[in-house]
Amino acid sequence: MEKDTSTELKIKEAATRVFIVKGFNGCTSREIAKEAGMNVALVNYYFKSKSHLFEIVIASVIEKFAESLFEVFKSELPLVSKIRIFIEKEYDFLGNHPEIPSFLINELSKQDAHFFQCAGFSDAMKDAQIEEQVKEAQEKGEMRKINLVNIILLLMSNTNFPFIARPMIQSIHSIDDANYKTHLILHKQYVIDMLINYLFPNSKEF
Amino acid sequence: MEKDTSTELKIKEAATRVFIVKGFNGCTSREIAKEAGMNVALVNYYFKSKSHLFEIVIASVIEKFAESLFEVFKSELPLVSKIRIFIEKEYDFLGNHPEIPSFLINELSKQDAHFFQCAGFSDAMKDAQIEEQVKEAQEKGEMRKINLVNIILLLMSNTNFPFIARPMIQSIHSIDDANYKTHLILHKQYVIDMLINYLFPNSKEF
DNA sequence: TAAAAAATTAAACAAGCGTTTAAAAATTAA
DNA sequence: TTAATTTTTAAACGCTTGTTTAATTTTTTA
Repeated sequence: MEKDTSTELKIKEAATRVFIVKGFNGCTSREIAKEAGMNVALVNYYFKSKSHLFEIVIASVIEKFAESLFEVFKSELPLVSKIRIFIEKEYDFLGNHPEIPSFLINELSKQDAHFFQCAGFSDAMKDAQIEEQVKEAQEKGEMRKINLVNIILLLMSNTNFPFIARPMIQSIHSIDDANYKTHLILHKQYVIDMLINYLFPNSKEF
Repeated sequence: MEKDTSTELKIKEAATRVFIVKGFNGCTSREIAKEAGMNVALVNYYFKSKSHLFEIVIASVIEKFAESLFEVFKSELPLVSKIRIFIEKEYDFLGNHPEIPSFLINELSKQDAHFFQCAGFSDAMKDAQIEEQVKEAQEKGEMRKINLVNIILLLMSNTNFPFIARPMIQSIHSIDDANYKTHLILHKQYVIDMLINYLFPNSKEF
């Protein structure tokens, strides 16, 4: 009986680290094993193949990412405050895990990736009842009447892109890591102001 | 003497197509040769290695992308109009080349990618004198006083992300290609309104 | 303690990789 | 036309890949 799962867990954690940074095609089974301090054969002993291990890793990353995304919507605050806090929390989360959005977007763009149904995302959104909250705020006239897809796009564009495109933007403007972080701190407030002003035209929040 | 470069060109074009969709690690030399209808050895006959071919391809993609980005800023319109037209042109360009931003961001994120200095970008920006135009508009009090880096981030976030994250967003909301395109058309106008209203608080453009 | 089961290892596997070779074919030069 | 040069080809190169094997060590069971 497998009571000691420490080896299995170490491999999964090592694989998560390596996959997120290098992608599925950018790393090898041996690299994952080495990162975990284990023998190569153990990767396929606990997870039957590299692909299978990858499916497990990406599912758990999606879950973690979605959970962080929509957690704040479960609270009892007014929607306008939730969105402000959402943006703040996203910048915090992405500051600590800046590679996750690129990783997910990359791997979900692969032709053969339609298996990962992003179930974690849809579930988290339904769980947080975001659609209902938006509809209510729009009917009350508090919120601009645009589709939920466009709202999510506005939120994710302005929170995720600055982390996704960081290497490119730094290269374009020839600025170093510290300098970019300074811009990011300012950017968070710009995004909050701009989005709340656009989504809640009559709001007195600021 | 190499007068007939049709083989060389076919290989470069095929490589561009394959690299953009699959990335450097996601494809093989044989795949590129097959796409071009050529023998594998010809890839290394005209371009000395897969890596070298890739460097040539990515440099020309950067140039094409940057050119499209900053073209409008060379005209004689007021800045607020340029930014509206920039967003419109970006949505057009990305509608035709939706894979380019993901490709560039991906490959420029690789650890060993610091060689591609994104020279094309910096040159195109200097050529268009964007920094000077922004400074002038800000001193006149027409434009909100925020750093150029943040302005570029706002523009690129809201134009590029909807194309970069398309597979993920479609998966989250369970919507098909046609449906997503409808949202994109609406989104373009939302983004124009939101950004111009934020960047030019006193503008009468709309 | 002794047998059974599980975990770990080193080694090998066929397949695919980027790249090179050396010969054949096509083109150019004279 | 004939020789020199360039282009194209099929085949092979060593190496790395994901995966499997069979033996060994460790742990569990009874």
